[in-house]
Amino acid sequence: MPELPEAERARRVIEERALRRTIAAVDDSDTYVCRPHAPGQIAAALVGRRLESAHRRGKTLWAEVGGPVLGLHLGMAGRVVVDEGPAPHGWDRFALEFDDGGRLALRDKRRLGRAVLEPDLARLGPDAAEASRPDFRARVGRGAGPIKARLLDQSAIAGVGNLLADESLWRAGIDPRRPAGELSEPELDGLRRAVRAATRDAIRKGGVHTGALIVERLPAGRCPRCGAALATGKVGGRTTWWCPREQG
DNA sequence: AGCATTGTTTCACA
DNA sequence: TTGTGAAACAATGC
Repeated sequence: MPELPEAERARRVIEERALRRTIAAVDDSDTYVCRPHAPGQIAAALVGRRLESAHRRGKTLWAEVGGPVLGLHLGMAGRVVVDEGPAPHGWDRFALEFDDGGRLALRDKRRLGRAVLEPDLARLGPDAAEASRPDFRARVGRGAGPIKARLLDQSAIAGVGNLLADESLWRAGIDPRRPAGELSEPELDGLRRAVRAATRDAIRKGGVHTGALIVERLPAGRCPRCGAALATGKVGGRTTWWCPREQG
């Protein structure tokens, strides 16, 4: 369920366990996940190089290797594993093998993750957990679309996915259907605070599915604060849960 | 069987 | 120009 918190945990795994190791071989044979690269193309760019640093903005990860930049995206179901044996069913869609015998893999049942050279970061807004207050107001608090759709727009701010959006709006007490441009500055500041807190909590607890609202949703969820029956519907094209009493 | 799903991209359309 | 909704992508789970 990768959103910003899962991506950050993946970044830390790379940082803590894979840096300064030399790439001896690369499996880039899955041309769907490694799109648009031909088999062997990523390998040719990386073999012999050393992982130097691991970075993240929103849900996009990248690693410096002293040459071309290696970009990784977890997609809908991906995660990064280090020094684990190959997954069954070919779920390791991309892998680095180190000269010390270890390996780093993008493990992804659904194949919607990506491994690319020179990832395009230009289309991403500032990281959702780091956007300044003025930045957040200007980028998120505009437009006629629902505020939830705005939060999910990675070019506005990067990193918020479907579950983190619901959790943040619930914490801030804001109806996900309200037009983004109609939120007041105090509401936007409160939403920014909620996004940061929800993100921080999710990183610490292990992922977005640990959110207070998220764990209560199914089967007939009630608001963790007031006990009202949660409302559900489609907002911004995505299944959405909110408290009809507190999120006005 | 049919529906859902954590993400992204593209498209037709208003 | 903005925004929306749906479809596509792949694979799994209920």
